Amino acid sequence: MSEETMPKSYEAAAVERRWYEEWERRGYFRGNPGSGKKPYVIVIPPPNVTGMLTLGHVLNNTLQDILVRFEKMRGRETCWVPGTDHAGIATQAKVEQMLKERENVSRHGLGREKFLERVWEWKEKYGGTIVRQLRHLGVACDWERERFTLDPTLSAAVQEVFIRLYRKGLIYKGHRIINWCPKSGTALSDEEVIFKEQRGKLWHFRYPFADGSGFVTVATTRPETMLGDTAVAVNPEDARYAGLVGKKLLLPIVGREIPLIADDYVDRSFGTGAVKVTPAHDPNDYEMGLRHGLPMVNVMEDDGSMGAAAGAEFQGLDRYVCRKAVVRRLEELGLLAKVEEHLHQVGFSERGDVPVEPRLSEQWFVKMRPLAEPALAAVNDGRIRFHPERWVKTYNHWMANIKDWCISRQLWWGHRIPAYYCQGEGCREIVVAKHAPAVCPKCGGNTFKQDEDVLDTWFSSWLWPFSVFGWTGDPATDRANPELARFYPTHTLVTGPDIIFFWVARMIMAGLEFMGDVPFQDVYFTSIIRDEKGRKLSKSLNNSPDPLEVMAQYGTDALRFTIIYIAPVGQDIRYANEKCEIGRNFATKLWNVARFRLRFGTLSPEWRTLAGLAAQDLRPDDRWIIARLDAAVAGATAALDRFDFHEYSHDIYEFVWSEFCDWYLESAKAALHGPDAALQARTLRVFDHCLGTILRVMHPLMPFLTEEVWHQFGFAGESDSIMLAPWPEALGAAELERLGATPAAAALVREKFELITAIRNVRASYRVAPQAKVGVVLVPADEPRGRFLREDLRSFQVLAAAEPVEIRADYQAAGPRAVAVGAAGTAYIPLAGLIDTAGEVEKLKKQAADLAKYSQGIEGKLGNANFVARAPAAVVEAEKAKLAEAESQLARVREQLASFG
RNA sequence: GGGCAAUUAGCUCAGUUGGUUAGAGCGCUACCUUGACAUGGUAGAGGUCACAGGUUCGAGUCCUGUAUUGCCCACCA
Repeated sequence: MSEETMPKSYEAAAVERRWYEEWERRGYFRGNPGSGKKPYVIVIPPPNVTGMLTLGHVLNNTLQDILVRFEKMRGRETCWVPGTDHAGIATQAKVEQMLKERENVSRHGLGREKFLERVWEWKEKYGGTIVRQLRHLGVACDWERERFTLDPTLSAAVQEVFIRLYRKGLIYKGHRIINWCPKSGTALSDEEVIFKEQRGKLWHFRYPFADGSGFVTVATTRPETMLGDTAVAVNPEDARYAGLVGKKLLLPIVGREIPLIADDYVDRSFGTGAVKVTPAHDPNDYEMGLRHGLPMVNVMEDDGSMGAAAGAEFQGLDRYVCRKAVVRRLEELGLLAKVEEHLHQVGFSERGDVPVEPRLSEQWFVKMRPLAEPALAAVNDGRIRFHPERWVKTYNHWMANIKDWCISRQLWWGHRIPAYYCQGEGCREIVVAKHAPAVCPKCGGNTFKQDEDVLDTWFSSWLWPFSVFGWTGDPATDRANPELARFYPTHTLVTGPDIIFFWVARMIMAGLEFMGDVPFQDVYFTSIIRDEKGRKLSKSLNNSPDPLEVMAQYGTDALRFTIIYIAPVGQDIRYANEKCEIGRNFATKLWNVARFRLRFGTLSPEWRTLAGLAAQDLRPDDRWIIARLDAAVAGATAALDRFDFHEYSHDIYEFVWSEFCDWYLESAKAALHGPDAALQARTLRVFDHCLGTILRVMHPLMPFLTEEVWHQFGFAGESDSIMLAPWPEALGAAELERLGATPAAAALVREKFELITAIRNVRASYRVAPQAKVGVVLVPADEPRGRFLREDLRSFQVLAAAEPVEIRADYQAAGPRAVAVGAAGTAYIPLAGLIDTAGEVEKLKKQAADLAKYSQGIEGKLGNANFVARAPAAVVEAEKAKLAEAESQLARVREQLASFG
């Protein structure tokens, strides 16, 4: 391809599809446990199988892809395991809704088996959406290892873990107050409850004493639960109720006699100081119920409607309808004392988005404390590192206060609990095993019924880092499994901080418990993406862009680059589609570097290294870009090593645009357009070396564009790929010295560029047309700078559009002229007939004032005996050097002022 | 009620263990379609680093407090 056939801007769509298929076809994504190379492994946070790609996924997976591609180029055996999560509630709800809409059947109408068949059908048909979408993002996932949490091997792992924990006494079945979601009809874990502030009411009711001696007034936010009250409690030290404790009250409407009890839990200062006690519907009341041996009356059904225990009058009513009815009845009875507005936190079901009902229920639990302790240690002794580190505190706090985990769900879609109940007459034996036993060990019966419930989805997710590699729990089998041996522990986990409790903490526990080792070494917590106004992205606000549309509009690499580039360090991201212009423009910029390069023929054969080139072969600007390139490579590598993706993207952007394109490429034109073929060849070699390095350093971030350009130039043979190219290494001080690319040499070039900018400023202020050449007389600041400026005068001429340029140490200015004074020297621009002498004087005066102020500041510092005595010598020396430089420049500015008279 | 963040240019954000005259992108101003790129170039304007104290030779950076905003956790009915 030539410059003529290369379009002016990068056309992403075709390139992306072609390269992704090619990479996958060539097996570049495959992780081979037998390669002998040091592995680098990531397991994807499995998205819900029902999911669609969101910007959150884009960020999360781009980060993982950067790490995998980076480590692959560094020679590691990379393996990134993708997959999806069966997402119990979400998936079941989705299919139920579909069946309702299309066929008007409920899951109960179909029956368990038929319903599950339909869910699987649905999963096969639509479940692959997010996986297909992820490919568009260019991710280097090993698709041959794609896993699903309900795959047979993963399900076997779940069973194995359940059985083991049960035998160890860490899983038990018990009656507890749990969070009930009336919408999905299942228990939830504490983590699945989201508290939202709600404007509610606080009702004050009078409960009469059974002996007719007056009332106790109680306050409640949930009147409907009074139907299940079995006591009223006051604080034992509350003088208002002294002597009344132990008396009986008559529960209104219901007519049940309930005791007035004393319990420390009650806060005297809240409400009336008397609390109605409903042990079956409130966790605190439940505790009190246990302490005082109270009956527990459950007045609600699974769907949140009132049950038989609520009484005939209310049975069948929805809980909120019942609330109104109860209030009305109490009002009629003259027992409603007061109604207050009340702001309080109400727990909502994460998935169902309805208020959860705390409810007494028999469920399966995991005893977490014993699992938490080693997991807490692993993070605090540094075996696992969090980035940013501050999340350790959040983790520690949760782990220190961990509660038992309710793992049973009253759903059908999921891993069915491997517990079997003996159906023998009067026998209550429970057998936890992979299969029902032939004979009951207790009664000898042979009929068993499996538990109807399934497990929390996270009960499979927490095993993900080893279940994906085929863990069985059988030591011999697992030892013989090379994947488990080579790929566990994994290395980096990239996920959102919102699932520290759901997932990260539990994976650490499971890894330590079942593998005897941490599941990963580093955890990188991503930012949360918000819209421009800082609002969370959500369907209801309609502020959630479709990444596929964005990719189609701007290009995948543009989206990838942009989202990393704009992500602040450890903070939320404010995203808007238009920001993708940053990435698109950058892609175009790089594309046009390639077009420029194509004007000068094919790739230099020796582009890979600078070996054989010596300092004297190179122009000063070559030496400068080599030094800058080296710093950029070192910076990018270090940034990725510490997961500083922000710095990585900004370093590359800055280097490519502001240094390589703005200065070096323009400077190279001076050599490339000239008649000296040897000079041209040397310059192209440096140029190609830079380009080849830039492409490789950028590849993890912009895989498609870099691969395309890599091939257009023949950086790789026909069958090769930038994915297999080695990550560039910094040259090191000795090699830089040899090439003359030292900091001192680079500083001289920078000074030159600064002087050129000053000259351009003069040109702009006098409205000199960009193409117009102006003559310049250059008086170097000193002899060494004079020699340096003479070294490559052509570059100066081209960059400043100055011709002729005379370098004269002895020049005495006279007559009207514009002046630019810089560290490198003083530039005189005659500009006959245009000069505004007053303006020049004004400009110089301002410059003199600035320099004087600057010098004074430094002099003040150096005049301070404490500074000289206490500051490090290097700092003092640097200040002295700065002062000398400023004073020399100031002297030259004053000289100019004087000569202007 | 606890905890964690944040507060730097009009906007969104950088700013390594305290040490150049505090930077970038977008936006803004002027000029420019010059043979890589107008998805561009050149030059420029724009900030008492939230506030008040303190430590230090030296503070955007460390400490204390205050204010504002956001998030997480928490059994006050």
